[in-house]
Amino acid sequence: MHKLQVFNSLSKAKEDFKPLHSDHVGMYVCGPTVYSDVHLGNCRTFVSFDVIYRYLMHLGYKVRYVRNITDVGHLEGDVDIGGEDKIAKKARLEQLEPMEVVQKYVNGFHQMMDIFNTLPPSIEPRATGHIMEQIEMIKDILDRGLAYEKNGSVYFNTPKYIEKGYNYGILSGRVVEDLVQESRDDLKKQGEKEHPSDFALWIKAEPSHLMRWRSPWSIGFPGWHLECSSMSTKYLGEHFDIHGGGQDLKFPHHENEIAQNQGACGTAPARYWLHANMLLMNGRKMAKSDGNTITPQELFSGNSSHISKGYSPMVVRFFMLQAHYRSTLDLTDEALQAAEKGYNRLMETYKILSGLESTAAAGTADAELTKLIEQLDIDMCDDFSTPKALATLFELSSKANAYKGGQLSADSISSEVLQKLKDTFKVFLFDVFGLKEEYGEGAQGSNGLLDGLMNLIIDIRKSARDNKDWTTADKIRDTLAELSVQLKDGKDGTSWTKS
RNA sequence: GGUCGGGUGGCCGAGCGGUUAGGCAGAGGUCUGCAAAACCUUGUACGGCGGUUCGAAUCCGCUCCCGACCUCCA
Repeated sequence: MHKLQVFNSLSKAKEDFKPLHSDHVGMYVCGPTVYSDVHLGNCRTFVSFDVIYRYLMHLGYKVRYVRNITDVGHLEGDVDIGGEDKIAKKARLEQLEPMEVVQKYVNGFHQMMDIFNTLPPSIEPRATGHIMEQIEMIKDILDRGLAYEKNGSVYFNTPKYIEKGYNYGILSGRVVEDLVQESRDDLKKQGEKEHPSDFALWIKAEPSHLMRWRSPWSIGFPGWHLECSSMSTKYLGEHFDIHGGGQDLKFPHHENEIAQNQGACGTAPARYWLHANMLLMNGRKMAKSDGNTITPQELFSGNSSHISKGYSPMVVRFFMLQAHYRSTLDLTDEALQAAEKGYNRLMETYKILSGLESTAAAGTADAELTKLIEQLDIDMCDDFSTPKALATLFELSSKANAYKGGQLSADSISSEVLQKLKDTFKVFLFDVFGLKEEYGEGAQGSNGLLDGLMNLIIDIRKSARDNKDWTTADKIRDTLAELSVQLKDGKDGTSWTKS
């Protein structure tokens, strides 16, 4: 097996991946704050980590994948400027219980994750289910003198943290002095905080605040960042292997998480920090404010001015895999169309492959094919380079097609290598990349009725064609086309796909 | 303003000192009743200006442009 290398945001370099406990891997990924529908960019991050999760398992690791749900504490703006809890705000606006808001968007999130065919995490803990743990962690931080209480709220003391020799900014490269000198007005409003870079661990609730818990300091709620520190510690230990999330969480979220863990446990939480990059649209950040945005639903239905047609979830997933997770990815209509064709082509090859046979004991192309097959793991071991692995898969695809088409002779591939090729396609396409068949013959979820009907129609058309009754044959073809069913006439008969 | 990251052919996207990335589109061809599909072959590139080097898309400097973060964000 090849050596897996991962890009560690802490060192800004690729490092050999060595898990703490031989074949077990602990991975924590920051999940969504459930106050609105999942953002498409969110989906990209979770798809990226889904592939990482899948590939780690493919390498034989037993992975405990923890991805949280943040359902309290995430404020709009800062505490000092009267930031309101995102969930509480939504609850107020929609006149719902906060937990109704949470449930609604958790359901939607799970549905979307399912649509994108991501595997569920091993544990999906919620912040509100871990208030006790968070309170305990605040106590530990206070005990170590790294936090202070002010009017019922508790703040992390960053100057003290630095004074004690810790490196605040270790992940983000942020320097506290620079933070102080920020020209931005918001940051100058210190409010209760003793220092602008301090952040809330516990926030005293206003009387009107709906989400509240009893604590030694006040009736209130935990600060954002804290839930991840305490839940990762609870389920993965004080020190674990991988921590992931979106690039934009580096600061302040992850930086503060590290400070909290160091402050409470005296150790850094994760050894490898992995960050997924942003999804752009037409070269710019997706933002509702200027209309440069698209929801997953709109993307699937085509109901958006940014795209010419709908793209299926697997096409979108494939599109995401064509870029490295650490690069920004630009969503454009053209790029999606290209992805759709590429995805279809790979799926087509998979089908073709399953029908190929070989009786040769040794083939002239065996060595080349074996090398390409091995290349897939080399690609993926290079910081989960799905674009490279996909390119290699396309090269294998060409070989398989050439073998079928006769450009590669019958004795070019041995039965053993052909079998290996079939297995490889299956494993990478479905297990590692997490793609699946969506429409057409043999797609998951088809009940056999559709396939049966289509076979009947194709059979009738074949008779017509055999009798040179082109009128009937073309009528069948054209009518189906209007229903978005495309017939594909090949040497070995006719197949179909729904687009 | 500060801190990072990036600018690759018509489009997307790998590459990180010398060797074809790959996909889509384009061109040519095979197949086909016609068409579509499929398959095969194939051209075009490294923002600009300097420098280091036998050799740079890859390293260094300057410059222009874009993006992210600094404030809720995946």
